[in-house]
Amino acid sequence: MRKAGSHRDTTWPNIRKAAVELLYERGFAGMNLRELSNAVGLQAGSLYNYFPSKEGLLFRLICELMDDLLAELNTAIAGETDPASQLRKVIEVLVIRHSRRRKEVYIGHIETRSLPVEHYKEYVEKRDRIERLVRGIIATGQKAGKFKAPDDKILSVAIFTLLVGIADWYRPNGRLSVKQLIGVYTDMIMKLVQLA
Amino acid sequence: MRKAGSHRDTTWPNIRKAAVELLYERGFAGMNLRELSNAVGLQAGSLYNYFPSKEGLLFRLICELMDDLLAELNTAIAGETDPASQLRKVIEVLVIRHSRRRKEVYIGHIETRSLPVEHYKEYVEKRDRIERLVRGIIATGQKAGKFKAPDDKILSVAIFTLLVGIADWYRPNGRLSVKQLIGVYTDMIMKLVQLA
Amino acid sequence: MRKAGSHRDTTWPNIRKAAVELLYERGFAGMNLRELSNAVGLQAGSLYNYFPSKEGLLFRLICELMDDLLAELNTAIAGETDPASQLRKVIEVLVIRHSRRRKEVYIGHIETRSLPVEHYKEYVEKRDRIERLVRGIIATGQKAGKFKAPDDKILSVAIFTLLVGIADWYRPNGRLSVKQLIGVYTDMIMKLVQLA
Amino acid sequence: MRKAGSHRDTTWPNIRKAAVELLYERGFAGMNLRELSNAVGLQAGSLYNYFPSKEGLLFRLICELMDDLLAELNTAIAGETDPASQLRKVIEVLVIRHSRRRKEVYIGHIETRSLPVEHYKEYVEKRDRIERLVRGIIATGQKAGKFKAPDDKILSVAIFTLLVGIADWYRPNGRLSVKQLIGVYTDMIMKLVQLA
DNA sequence: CATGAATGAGGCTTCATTCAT
DNA sequence: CATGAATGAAGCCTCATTCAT
Repeated sequence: MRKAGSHRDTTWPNIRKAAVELLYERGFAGMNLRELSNAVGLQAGSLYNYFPSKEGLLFRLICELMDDLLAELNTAIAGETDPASQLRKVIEVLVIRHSRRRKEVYIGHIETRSLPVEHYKEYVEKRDRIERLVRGIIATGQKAGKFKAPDDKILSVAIFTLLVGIADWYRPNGRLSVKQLIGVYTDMIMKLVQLA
Repeated sequence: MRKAGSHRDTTWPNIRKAAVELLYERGFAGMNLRELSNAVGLQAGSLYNYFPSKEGLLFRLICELMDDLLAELNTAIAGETDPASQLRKVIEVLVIRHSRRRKEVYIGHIETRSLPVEHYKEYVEKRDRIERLVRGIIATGQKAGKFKAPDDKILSVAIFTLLVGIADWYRPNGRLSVKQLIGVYTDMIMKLVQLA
Repeated sequence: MRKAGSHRDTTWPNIRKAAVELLYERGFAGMNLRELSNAVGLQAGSLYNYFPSKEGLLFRLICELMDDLLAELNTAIAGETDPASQLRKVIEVLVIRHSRRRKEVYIGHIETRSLPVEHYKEYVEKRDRIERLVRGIIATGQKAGKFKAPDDKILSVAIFTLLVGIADWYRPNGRLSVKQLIGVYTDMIMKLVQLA
Repeated sequence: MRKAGSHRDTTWPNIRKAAVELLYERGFAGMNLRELSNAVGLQAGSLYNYFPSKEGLLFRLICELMDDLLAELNTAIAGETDPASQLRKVIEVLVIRHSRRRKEVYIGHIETRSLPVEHYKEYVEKRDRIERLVRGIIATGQKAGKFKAPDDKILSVAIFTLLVGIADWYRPNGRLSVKQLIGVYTDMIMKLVQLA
């Protein structure tokens, strides 16, 4: 018997959503496909119509997240030439992303270790492309004398740490709106790069 | 056949060390006790002379870490009365801890979710006691007009995030000594609390 | 590779049969699921498609036995109104059951202690319902002056003991047919209740 | 460190007692030596100063029980020549034994299957010696026209069943004293052998 | 596409037993 | 005699994955 409405168009997004939830709560090794299948209303075996393996599911999720992020960052800074404005745009994109898709970000941050070598390498490439983009902005800013960072490597790490940290504690419906969050984090980071 | 020289005094520290390594690399659900026992040169079952269950091992590790931290913080600020000096001391303690015992900190940060309810509650109590201590210092500083934080809750969260983040990327034998690290992080955080 | 023809309809009865055999021979704690799975031609893990746990298997077996018995007893005495005829019917049902399904009866008698509290309670309820039924018949007979038991509680216990005892020593293909057995036991018990 | 008072004279009886309790409650396969050692205040390993193996413990217990029984029976019927008086004596001995040492009797009845072949054979020999003794009395009585049993084999089985059954339900401090029990059972069995 | 029964590997844990101290 | 740490085997159970239907 086929469940009504269980077409690919509906099912995959359901799986995706439930998978993010489970991966976030239990981690990759700690989650299991039976629970996932229950959440979606399928039998465990049926999931294999949607991904090739448990690990393949994780990889797909992580890739999508990274690709989206790179695309968004590129779009965001496309119109800006000034490093400071670019940095502000970057902060904005990252704050939005880390609050809106916090669970995926968290997964991408931690479960990366669960990827087998080949897939891990692919991931690292994507991540490095993003880091290079941000470091580039900071470096440019420093050369132009617009930023005065104490230690530029630690600085960029700190910025990421700070932003990734949002995923740790942010709760939608919390005290602060995303807009306010952007404000606060922009202030903090701008202070860190000693602009102002 | 019993291994010569495998006394309790030697064995538990060995287990502890190997466990931290494995937990850090694979996560709680992803590690397995056979690997741990191999690393220590025991049969898997023998581990149960040292902890009551896999989860019990995790809990013990996390508890020790939190208890140590609280003790160190208390000792550190004991001699200081000024909030700013206290904050500096706190930063020092945390930087040292997050670099020296980074893997444990990382485990304590992430694998907390693997604790069953009762143990999780105990952990949260310990964690809250520490957070209250730090928030107290910041609050006192603000009342005394010594700190001017943008949003005091986010501020304390950000400080923790920043410091916990060290565990993410710090490598012993890296470019910076712990002393230098302390300097850099003290600067960053003091900037955040706007104590010129 | 999946075994041909191993459908649920075939597999569960096979498991049931083999389980009764093993439980009878080795006891609950003494049996093990690997042996069971071998007897059925499955992998050990596959058994869990048919019961939730080793103990769950035991419980299921015991429940089925008790439920069947109660049903049979009720059917048997349905047509009778006289306590003596009812008692005869009860003896007949019990003799048949204790000889035909002697191993299950034995298991139900002994391995009851292996049930965890909750399940044990459920079992006791079922057992009590049956005992009450038989005691009721005896009590009615005594009130009507048809039975003269020495001590009515011990009497009903003795009747059960006697009948349950069949499971201890009866062997199909033995010297006596089930019909003869019924005769012998009816005589003995009728003598016990002093119904010349 | 040696516990005060833990001399062989005290310790073995303690072990014996605790072992009977555990074997009765959990069965041979279901009990474990750690629990036994806890009950006695020893470490598990130390038990091996008192018996050669878990199974050896069981065997020893069962043997003692059977040997005692045979001795008691022989003593009891020694003075009697009449089959009826002998049967009465036997009943008395068995009722006493099955009520006073009911747990041991129960163990001897059930856990016999846990003995490896050689030991099992030894046990069967002892058991048969006892059964022969009782059957002998009945047979003599029948030949002398004093008993009229329906089927002499079933009869002797039934007598044992009945008596062994005491171990199932008898509780010291129960409604009936041992003396009363003897009376009731003597009546029942005498009725079965149709004497009087 | 979905199901449900199966595999096979492996994980946690228990436990009788040994033995140096 | 007792201890405590160790072995090694085995037991229950879970789980990703496959595949006939």
